[in-house]
Amino acid sequence: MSGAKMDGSLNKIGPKTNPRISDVARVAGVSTATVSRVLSNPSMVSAKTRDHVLAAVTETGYRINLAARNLRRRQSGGIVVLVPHLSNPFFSQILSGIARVASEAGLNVLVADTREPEGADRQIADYLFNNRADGLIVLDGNLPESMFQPPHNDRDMPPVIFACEWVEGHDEPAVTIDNRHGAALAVEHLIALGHRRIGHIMGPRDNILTRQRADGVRDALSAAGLEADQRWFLDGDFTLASGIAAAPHWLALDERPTAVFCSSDAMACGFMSELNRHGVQVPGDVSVVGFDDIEIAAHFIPALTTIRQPRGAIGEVAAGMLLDLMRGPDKDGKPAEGGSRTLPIELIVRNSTAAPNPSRT
Amino acid sequence: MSGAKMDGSLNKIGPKTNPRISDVARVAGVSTATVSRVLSNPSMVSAKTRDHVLAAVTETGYRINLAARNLRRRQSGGIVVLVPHLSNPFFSQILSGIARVASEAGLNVLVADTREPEGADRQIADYLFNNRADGLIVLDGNLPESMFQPPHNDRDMPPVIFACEWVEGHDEPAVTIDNRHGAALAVEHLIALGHRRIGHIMGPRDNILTRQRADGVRDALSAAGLEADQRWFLDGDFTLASGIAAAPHWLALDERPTAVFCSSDAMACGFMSELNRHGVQVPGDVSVVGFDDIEIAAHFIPALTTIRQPRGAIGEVAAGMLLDLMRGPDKDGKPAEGGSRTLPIELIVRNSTAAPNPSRT
DNA sequence: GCGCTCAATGTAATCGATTACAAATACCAT
DNA sequence: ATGGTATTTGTAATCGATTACATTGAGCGC
Repeated sequence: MSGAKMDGSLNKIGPKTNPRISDVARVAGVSTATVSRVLSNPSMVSAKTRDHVLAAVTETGYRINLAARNLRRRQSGGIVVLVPHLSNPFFSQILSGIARVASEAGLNVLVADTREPEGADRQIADYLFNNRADGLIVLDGNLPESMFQPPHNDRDMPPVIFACEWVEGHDEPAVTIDNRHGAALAVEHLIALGHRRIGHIMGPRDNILTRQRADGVRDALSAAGLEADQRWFLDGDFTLASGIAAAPHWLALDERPTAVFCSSDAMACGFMSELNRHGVQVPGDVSVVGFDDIEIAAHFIPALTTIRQPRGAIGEVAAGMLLDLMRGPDKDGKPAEGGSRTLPIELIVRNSTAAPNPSRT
Repeated sequence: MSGAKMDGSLNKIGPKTNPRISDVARVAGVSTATVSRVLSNPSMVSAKTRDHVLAAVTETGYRINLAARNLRRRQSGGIVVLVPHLSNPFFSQILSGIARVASEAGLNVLVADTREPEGADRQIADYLFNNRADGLIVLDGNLPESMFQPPHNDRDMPPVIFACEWVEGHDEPAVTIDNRHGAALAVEHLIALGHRRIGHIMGPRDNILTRQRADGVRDALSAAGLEADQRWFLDGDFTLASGIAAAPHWLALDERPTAVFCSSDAMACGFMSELNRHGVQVPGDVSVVGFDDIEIAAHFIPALTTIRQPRGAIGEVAAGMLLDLMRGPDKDGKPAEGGSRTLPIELIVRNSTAAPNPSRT
C-alpha cells in the first residue's frame, strides 16, 4: 500500500517537468556528453549511438534549453536589427530576408526601432552591450558615432553589418546598392522622355543616401548638358508626409520642373497625392519617379515609375555576411570576409512618367 | 620597476573579460546575493548598501548576463508574435505597440511569419515548445487547432493571447474590435449617401473576420430594407493583389453595385487601382470603403474612406494582457484576468465615397 | 604480442546569476 | 536581562547544457 503510493507519487505524478539532457542520456544508455555531441556535433559520434540517442530524443520529447546552451557557450543566440521607423513598409521585406537566413541558423531576430521616442539610445546601448546580441545589422545611417564605441573602455562588441545606409568613417562591412547610379538611371529616363527641367525631392539633409542620390541626379543632368537648378532640389525625409509637404513648394516655383525624381516611393506617393488635391495631373502635367519599389508603387494611381531595390536579397546577404563574421575567422585563419557588397538595381517604368506636355514646356 | 611591470600586466592588460556579478560584489564589499537583490528586488536591501552596490555597478560597467538569469529563473526572457504575412503594413503598428510594452518589461520580442513557405509549422512549434518564449501573441486566426496542443503529452505551454483574429473554439483571451459593427458602420455610411446596390469584397472564406464583417454588411442592408445579393459578395483575401483580382468580377456584373465595401484597405487600393486602369472613376462611378486605415489610405488617390482600427493600442493592450498572464495568478490568488477586450473603431470619411451618380443608378 | 595512434565515450568542471535557508543584528516588550 | 520578531545579509545549491581532459578499446605495423 504505502509502497504503491510512494511509487505513484514519485514516478508517475511527478510535477510535469520538461525532460533534461540527462533524461535523454539515461534512456539512450549513454552519458550527457554524448547526447550533447549528437545534438551539436554529430560527426563525433558513431552512427549506432547516434541513432539510439535520436530515438531517445523523440521518445522523451526532449527540447534543448537554449538559456543553458547560451550560458555555457557565452553567447546570446540572437541578432538585433536596428531600424529607423519600423512602420515604414520599405523595411519589412528586408527584415523578412534577414529572418529567413537567421532562423535557418537557429538565431533569434530582435528588431529595435531607433526612432522610438522612449529613450532609444539607452535601449540600443542595452541591446549592444547587454549580452542580448551576438551580432548586429544596422539599417540606420544616422546613429551617433559614439554608439559604436563601448562605454566602458575595453569591453568587446559584437560584429556589425550595415545595410542600405551606413555611418561614414566606419569600416564595418555593408550591403548596399549603387544609389548614385540608381538616381542617375531615374533622371536619364526622364531626360530620354524629353524633359529638360527636372526637380528632385531629397531625403534628410544629413543622410548618406540623400547625398549620393543627389549626386547621381547631378551626374545625369550634367551629362545631358542640363542645368541643376538648386531651387528645384526640395527637402524631404523619405516619409509620405514629407512628400505631401514638398508639393506646395513645387507648386510655388516660378518655372516648374516638368518632372520630379523623388528619393523614395513613399515621398513620391505623398507628392502625387497632394498634387492631385490641387488638380495637377501625373504624368500629364508632371512626371514622377520614385525610388525603392515598395509594394504599393505598382498599384498607386498612376502606377509609379521607380528604381527597384532588391530588398529581400539585401536582408539575406546582410544576414549571411553577419553569420560569417559571427563564426569568426575560419579555422584556416581566413579572416571571414571583411568586404562590402553592392547589389544590382533596376529601373521599372510604369505610368507616372511620360513625355512633357508641349503646351507647358 | 619590476613591481610596476607586474602591476601593469596583471591589472591593466588582463584578458578583457566582462565583469560578473561577483566582481561587483567584491568592489561593493557585499555578497553576490545582495547584488542580485539590488538588481531585481531593491526593496529587500537597505538604502545604504543599495547605493554602494549601484556605485560598484557603474564603476565596473557591469551588465547582467541574461542567459544566466534566464536559466536560473527557468524562463526565456522573450515573447513571440505569430503574424500572417510580415510584409503586410497592417501589422507594423501592432508590432510596434507590442514592442513598446514588452521592451518596457525587459522582454525580447520575436516575430515569426506563419505564412513563410519554409516549414512554417515546424518552426512555430519550435518557438512554442523550445523554451524560446514565455508567452505568445497570435495575430493569425487560421492556424491549425493542433498547434495549440503540446505534442508530447503533458508538457506545459506558455500563455497565449489572440489579437485581431482568433481561433474559434479556444477560450484564450483575445484583443479585438467589433468587426460586425465596423462593417455595418461602413455600409450605413454608403446607405446614407443614397446607395441602394452595395457590394462587398470579402476576406478569405475560412477567416473569422470575413464572416463577422459579412454579417455586419447584411445587418446594415437588412436594417435599411435592402437586398443582400449574393452575387455582389466577391472573394478576396485581404491582400492588395486580391483587390485587383476582384475588379474584373465587379466589372462583369450585370447590374453593378454603385458602392463597394472592401474588408481591408489593401484590397480597396488594389480594387481602385485596377478600376482606374479600366477607366472607372472613384467615387464618380463607384464609391469604395475600406477597413483598417493603414497609412497610405489617407493619401491614396482618391483618399480612402475607411474604418479605423486602433492598431497601436491593439498591440499595447495585447502585450499588457500577456504580461499579466505571464506574471501568473496574483499573490492574492486573483487569476490574472482571463477576459477578452474589445477596442473601439471609427468611421473615417474621405474622398472615395460620394452620392451615387444619378445617371447610372 | 607490444606499443602506438585514433576514434568513441565518460567524468566532472564550468558558464553567471538567483534564491532557499541560515545567520546575524536590531529593536521591542516584558 | 530574556525571548521574540523583523530586517538585512551571507552561504551554497541550483538552473541545464557544453567541453577539456581522461579513459577505454580497436586497429595496425612490426
